[in-house]
Amino acid sequence: MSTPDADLDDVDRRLLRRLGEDGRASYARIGVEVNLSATAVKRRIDRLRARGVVRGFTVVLDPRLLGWSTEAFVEVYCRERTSPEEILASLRKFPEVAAAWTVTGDADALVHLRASDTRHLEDVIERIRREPGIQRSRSSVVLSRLIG
Amino acid sequence: MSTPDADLDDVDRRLLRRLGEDGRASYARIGVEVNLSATAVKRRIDRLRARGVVRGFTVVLDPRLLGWSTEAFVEVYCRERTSPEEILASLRKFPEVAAAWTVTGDADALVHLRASDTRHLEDVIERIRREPGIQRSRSSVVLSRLIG
DNA sequence: AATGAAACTTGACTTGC
DNA sequence: GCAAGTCAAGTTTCATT
Repeated sequence: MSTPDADLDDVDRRLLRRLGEDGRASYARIGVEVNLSATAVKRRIDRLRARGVVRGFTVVLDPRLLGWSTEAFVEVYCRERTSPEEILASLRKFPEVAAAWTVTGDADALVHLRASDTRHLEDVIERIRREPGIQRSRSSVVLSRLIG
Repeated sequence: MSTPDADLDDVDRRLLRRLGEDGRASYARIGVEVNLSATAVKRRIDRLRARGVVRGFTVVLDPRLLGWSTEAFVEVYCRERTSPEEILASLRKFPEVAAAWTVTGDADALVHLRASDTRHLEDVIERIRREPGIQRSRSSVVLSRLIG
């Protein structure tokens, strides 16, 4: 088990902040901003990746412009011995997955989906159910957003 | 208020899915997977960015290592004839409610809670349960955030 | 920390629908 | 005109020293 903030030094933090702003920034450019050579920046990021602090990189989409206004929460039940990493690997494939958590209780994971309409939603849920390691699911379609 | 998938074609969608998996994937590599030249891929991404569909790129960090608070999802079951407005009025009182939705299915609402620790979480859930109009609840504590 | 080869990015120009 | 392809110059990545 890792302790919060592990051994991130100040350079790591500045570097991660920069990557948070632009996940595609080149190592060279980041290096200029944190006073490090591009090579040193790459080594640090590789190390953060290996330590699990950095899980990966992704694109930030505007859900409204995608027209995906139909939402649902899906409780996912996995087969025995399905690790969170495997669940993540399965869910990553779907751009409709807006968020996902592993949880305590009956289900193993809770998935927040965004789709264009109920047809699209149904389709995604079908495809998620067919992922290896995933046994069944239980869905709740969002009627309205109250808070948040 | 229907915003159908704007003018995203199938190539755009595959391209965005790929970027979702790896926001630092090179244009060349994406191109191989969607059968386009690297230049064409870049032009599409630039266009999606200009249209606001793509907001940017970011690094995905492990929340455990960043000192995030304890979270839970609570399904709330109401008494008959409890309106969404009444549910909202009840939930509004709690600053621990990060988000809330009315949903289809067994439960009436789904509530996303953020607390400092499990003790705090327990306390909030207790207080929500005592709200008039709310009958019972079913909680899942978040173990880890996978996506989002 | 520096080098160099391979890969990537990016703009200008060309082709084809 | 619009979107894709080709080419070439300039950068960046990455293994090695």
